[in-house]
Amino acid sequence: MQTFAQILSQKLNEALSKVVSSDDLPEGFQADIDQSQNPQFGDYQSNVAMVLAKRVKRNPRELAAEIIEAFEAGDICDAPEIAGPGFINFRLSSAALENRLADLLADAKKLGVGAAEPEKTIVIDFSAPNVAKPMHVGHIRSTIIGDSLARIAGFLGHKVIADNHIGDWGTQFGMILWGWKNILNHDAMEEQPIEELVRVYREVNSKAKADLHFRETCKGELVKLQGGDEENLAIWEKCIELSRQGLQKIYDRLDVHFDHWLGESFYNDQLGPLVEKLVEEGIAEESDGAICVFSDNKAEKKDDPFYKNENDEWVPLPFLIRKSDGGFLYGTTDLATVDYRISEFGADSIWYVVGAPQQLHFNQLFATTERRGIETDLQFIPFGSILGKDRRMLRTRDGESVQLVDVLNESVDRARAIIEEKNPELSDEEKADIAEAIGIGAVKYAELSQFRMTDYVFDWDTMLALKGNTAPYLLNAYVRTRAIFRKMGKDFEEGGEIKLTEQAEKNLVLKLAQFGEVVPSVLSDFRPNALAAYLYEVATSYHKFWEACPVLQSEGAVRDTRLMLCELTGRVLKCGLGLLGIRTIEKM
RNA sequence: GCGCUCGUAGCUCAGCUGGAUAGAGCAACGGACUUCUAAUCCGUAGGUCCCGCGUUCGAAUCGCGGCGAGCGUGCCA
Repeated sequence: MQTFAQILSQKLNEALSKVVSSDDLPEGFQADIDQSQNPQFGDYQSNVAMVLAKRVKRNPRELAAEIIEAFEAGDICDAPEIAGPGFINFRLSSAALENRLADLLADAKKLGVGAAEPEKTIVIDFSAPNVAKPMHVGHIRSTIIGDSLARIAGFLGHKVIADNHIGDWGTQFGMILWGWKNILNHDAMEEQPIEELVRVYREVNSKAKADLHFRETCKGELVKLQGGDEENLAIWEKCIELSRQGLQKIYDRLDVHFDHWLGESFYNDQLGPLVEKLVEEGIAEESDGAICVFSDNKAEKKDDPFYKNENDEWVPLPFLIRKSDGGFLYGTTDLATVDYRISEFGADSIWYVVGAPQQLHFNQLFATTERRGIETDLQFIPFGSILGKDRRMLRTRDGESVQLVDVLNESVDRARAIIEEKNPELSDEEKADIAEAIGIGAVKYAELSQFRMTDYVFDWDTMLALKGNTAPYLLNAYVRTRAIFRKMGKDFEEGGEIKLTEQAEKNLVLKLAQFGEVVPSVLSDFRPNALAAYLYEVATSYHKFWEACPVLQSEGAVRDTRLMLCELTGRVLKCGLGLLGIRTIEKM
């Protein structure tokens, strides 16, 4: 199904070709159609006349008049109007909206969202927590944004592979191994393994911060692990297993799913050969005992990730792939990971949903990959930081930061309190289920409704707000669509006559029809917040419709049509919220 | 020093590829509930889009130069 924007654009380009010869147009020129911001300017608008006026040496309004003259609207819209300096405004006809309502109801699965062309295999790397450390609020962004992008890409027909590249081989294991051997409480371990692991990590970490000599002791444990020491390997494996169980609980609660958990350790045996190969190929070289990738000097210095400027002088900034002590770095692992994802998964694209501070790392990684002759599309999808009260970054290493589980629990508790107040007659079971959906949904929506690059200070009330532009608002709109059918005593049935009479109805149909325009646009710049903003507008349009248009008291075609609007709104909200990873509920 | 990101209403933030009079939510004030669940709707008030210059018919958006904040800048990830 073509979107309104696509149909109008096609017709506009046909009209344009009759008015302006293709020789006068820039190569591959396409007239664009935009959704109008203000209803007084119609539903869609084009600025093509203003864009082209100068080039064809014409007055924009005159050019617009000729384009309109040649425009064959069919029954999709009324005659376009010229406004302002040369805008062409299109107002959809009631017939077009009525037909679209029927078409969208018939398209129950995709709701007017077309498949992406071409279909690609996309590996999405997100969440990637460190093993044996608690997931804190900082992990929420990668996890929730990545999951939403995975859902959206999948909905658009791409083959999506979600890979949790967990940190299961880092330096933290030196501390954990020492802690396991020296301060582990085995009884506590039996009862609450994750909590005990976290306690041990925190205690050793704070000891290591203060004591340089002790850090060396821990490093010794790490070296033994990396050397294949059996006792340490066994402990390491146990830690990973326990951590995975703990992480899985949170992912289940968040309804986040991975196809693979290929952590750093998975690539261990590939790192040595990879480094040697890079040296052979002349891409990497030895420097101060370490193996590094330096610039190939093909780019300008200021755009070259292998240079930095110090006191007005450009000095090499290498990408380290082997330390002078022989150890490997996360850059090495990332290079190996790219290889694996291409050879084993057939990745056309790899998306990395990782915090903005790692910009340089990915610039170097991508540049190195390109120099190896790999043409796969690599996308760094950065996000801003969650800051502490002091406006400083919440550090991964800071064992004191707020844990993700606590955020979820608090959110669910707050939702529960409001349910108790507003709907005490619900059963305990219903209350618990609704509170869970609202609480988790609120956390996700808070994250997804703002631009990913925005930094913000962690604040319980901001993140867990339940009024205004929040998950409960959208869920309430959905619940209201369901309440109608519950009251009526039966589900929606196909058929019936369509007749749009009120402006609120037309506004709602138009908004619903734009689902197919919004969803694909999210991936153009990886902005799930564009979908969130759209869904908020759908909910607002529906709430306005709800106020203005009684459904069950109306009759005939008007009633049929309104029931269709309720049904379609419900479907779009459920599907759209689903793409954000937010579950809908029938009552609240 | 240099690089990246950000700077929009009292507060929290939208505003992607340049479009018409810059929008939401919260907070404030004034209205609408024996309801198809008011977790809603309607209205009022609130702006030097950090500053300056430039490109353009048109700039919050693009370019250059400042100012301010955060992050990054060779052996952690």
